[in-house]
Amino acid sequence: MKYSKQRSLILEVLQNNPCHPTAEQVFALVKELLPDISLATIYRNLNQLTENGIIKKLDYIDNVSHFDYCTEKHYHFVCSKCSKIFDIKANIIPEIKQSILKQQGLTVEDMEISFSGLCPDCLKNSNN
Amino acid sequence: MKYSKQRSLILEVLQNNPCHPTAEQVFALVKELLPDISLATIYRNLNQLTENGIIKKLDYIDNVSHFDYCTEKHYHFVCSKCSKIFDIKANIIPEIKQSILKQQGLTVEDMEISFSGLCPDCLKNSNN
DNA sequence: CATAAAAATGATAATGATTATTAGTTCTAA
DNA sequence: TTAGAACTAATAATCATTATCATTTTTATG
Repeated sequence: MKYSKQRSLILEVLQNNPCHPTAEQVFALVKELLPDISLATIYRNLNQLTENGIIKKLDYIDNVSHFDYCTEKHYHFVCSKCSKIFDIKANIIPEIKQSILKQQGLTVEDMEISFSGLCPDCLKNSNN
Repeated sequence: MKYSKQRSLILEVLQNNPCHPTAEQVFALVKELLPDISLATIYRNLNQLTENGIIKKLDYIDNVSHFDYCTEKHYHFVCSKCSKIFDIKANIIPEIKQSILKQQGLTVEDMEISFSGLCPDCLKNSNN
C-alpha cells in the first residue's frame, strides 16, 4: 500500500490523537496541516486504511463511525455524559466467546463490548 | 403515557417482530396495517417509547438505530454475513462490570456486548 | 527522458437516516 | 362545546456517508 501525502497525514493524525475520532474530526485535524484537503479524501482513505487492516472502524459506539489506530485487542468505554471514549485493555472473556454461544448454534468470530458510565472528569462534576 | 392508534400499532408490531427492526422496517410493517401512516410518526413514537423505557434503542449494532421490545436484560449476536440479530440470554459478566474498571477510575453504568460471526443458516451455506 | 496508463485528489452531487417544521386533526378537561 | 394540548401527515432540512467526475499526481515502461 502506497502512501500519498494525504494518506500519510491522515494516519499520522490518527496516531497522534488516540481519541477515536470520527471522519469529520479527522478532517478538522488534517485540515490544520493541509488546508486544501477534501472531506472525500478523508473518507476514501479512512476506508482504505480500514480495508487494509491498518486502522479499525468502530461502528458500535454510536451511529457514527469512529476510527482507531489500534495495535492490540481492546475494548471501549464510552462516557455517558461527555461521550469521550476510553480504551479498556483487559483480558476479559476469552472463554465466554466459544462456550456460552455454541449451545445456540452460533459461531462467534468476534465480540465487541462497549461500557458506558461516567468518566473521572464527569463523575467529579456530577455533584453540581 | 397515552396510546394513539398509531403508537399502539407501532408497539404491537415491535412485539410481534422481535427481529430488532430499524425505523424503516417498522414503517414498512405498520404501513401494512395503516397505509397512511407517516415515517415521521414512526420516528417520533419510537423515540418517545424509548424515552419512556417501553422499548430500547440499540445504537451499537451498526450505524443505524434498531429497536427492541425488551423485557429482560440480554445481549446481541449479529451475523457477519446476513446481519440478522439474535438475542443472547446469558448470565455473563455481572462481576466484570465493577471490578475490572474501577482501577481506571471509570464508573460503569452499563455494558453492551455485541457478538458477531455466522448464524446457523449462513454457516450451512458458507461451504458453497 | 517521454509519456501513457493507473491511482489519487478536490469539488460537489447524490443518497440514506434522522430531525425539524408546519398546518391540520384528534383528544381532553372544564 | 369548546379552548388548549397532544398528535398526526407531509415534507423540508440536516447530518453522515458514498458516488461521480474532471483534473492532477504517480508509476511503469519504452
